[in-house]
Amino acid sequence: MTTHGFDTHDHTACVGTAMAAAERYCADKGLQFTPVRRRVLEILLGEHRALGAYDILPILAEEGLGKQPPVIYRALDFLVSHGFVHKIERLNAYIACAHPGVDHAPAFMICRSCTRVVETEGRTSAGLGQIAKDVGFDIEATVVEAEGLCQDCRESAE
Amino acid sequence: MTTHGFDTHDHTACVGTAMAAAERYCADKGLQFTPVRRRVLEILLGEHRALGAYDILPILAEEGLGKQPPVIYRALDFLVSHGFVHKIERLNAYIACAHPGVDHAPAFMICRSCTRVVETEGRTSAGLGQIAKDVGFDIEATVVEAEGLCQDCRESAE
DNA sequence: AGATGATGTGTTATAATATATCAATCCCCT
DNA sequence: AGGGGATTGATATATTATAACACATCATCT
Repeated sequence: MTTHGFDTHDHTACVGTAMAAAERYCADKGLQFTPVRRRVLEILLGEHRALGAYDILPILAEEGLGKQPPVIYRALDFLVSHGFVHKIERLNAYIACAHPGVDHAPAFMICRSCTRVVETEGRTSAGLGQIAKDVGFDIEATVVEAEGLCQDCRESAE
Repeated sequence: MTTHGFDTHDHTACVGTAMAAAERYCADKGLQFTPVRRRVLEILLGEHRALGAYDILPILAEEGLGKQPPVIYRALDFLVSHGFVHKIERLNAYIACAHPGVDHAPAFMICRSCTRVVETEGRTSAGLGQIAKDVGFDIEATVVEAEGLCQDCRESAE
């Protein structure tokens, strides 16, 4: 299985594929996919949750990859600016992109109970684009996040 | 004029109307529209920009309404939870609601140059709702924000 | 009036998130 | 080999937000 929803899938493959894609992208563009950047992406791919910068930092510290905040923020900046990682503004946290390489305006569903996050693809906010056009606003970036309960958590809460 | 776009309008009236609406809503619901809460809403209505909590706090301090962070965060919590104010997650800042009293899932356009923020109404992210339904996700709150350049700023940048 | 509970405020302290700055190093290109 | 840009190391600090507890106010019940 390869879906990225609130369900199971072949996770090892999903991590490997995404790492390979990032690797190739960086090689093509002449970007440095350094150990810190690589490891941060790997850590984020290992979860389908958003992690805070300060959740990741101690892992890096253990591995001798840096222990000061700038280390993780610089790596995250790189990964976000190249689309490998998205920031979940609602949570001040970061999550690996589920559709790497594809140009997209992502939207997220965040379960407040199990903290899993699903990235959806496609034009989820076309209406906003139309309004922007009407008022002459030029959209450069969008944040679309929905918070709520996933099916599993809703059922187990009954 | 009474629009809330990137244009001019009768601002005094717009503040007065919104304050009166909040007043009435609180009276109806038996909520305490205390001096701090009232003043914070008034300050936010005075701008069509999002203000940070620490932009507002010194104003309260000058007026003897409290000088510690909890004062402003408590007021903002109240105003946000009753829909008088929205938080702009992208900016960690707060803005007065442009459509008080109306049940809505707001969306915002944030000009990164002049920092003005426009709240749009209507179903800007219906697509997200459909996807949520498909995967059994129950949406409780949404964040929809677009960052970019408003028409004025785009023109003056030429 | 006095007891009680719910709500809001005052205050201290601290947590959580993020950036500025500057020096040192690495990497690629010529 | 040397120059220039990108990356990292390290210190310090800025910014945003909350925990915890004492006190005040007000409505209600008795």
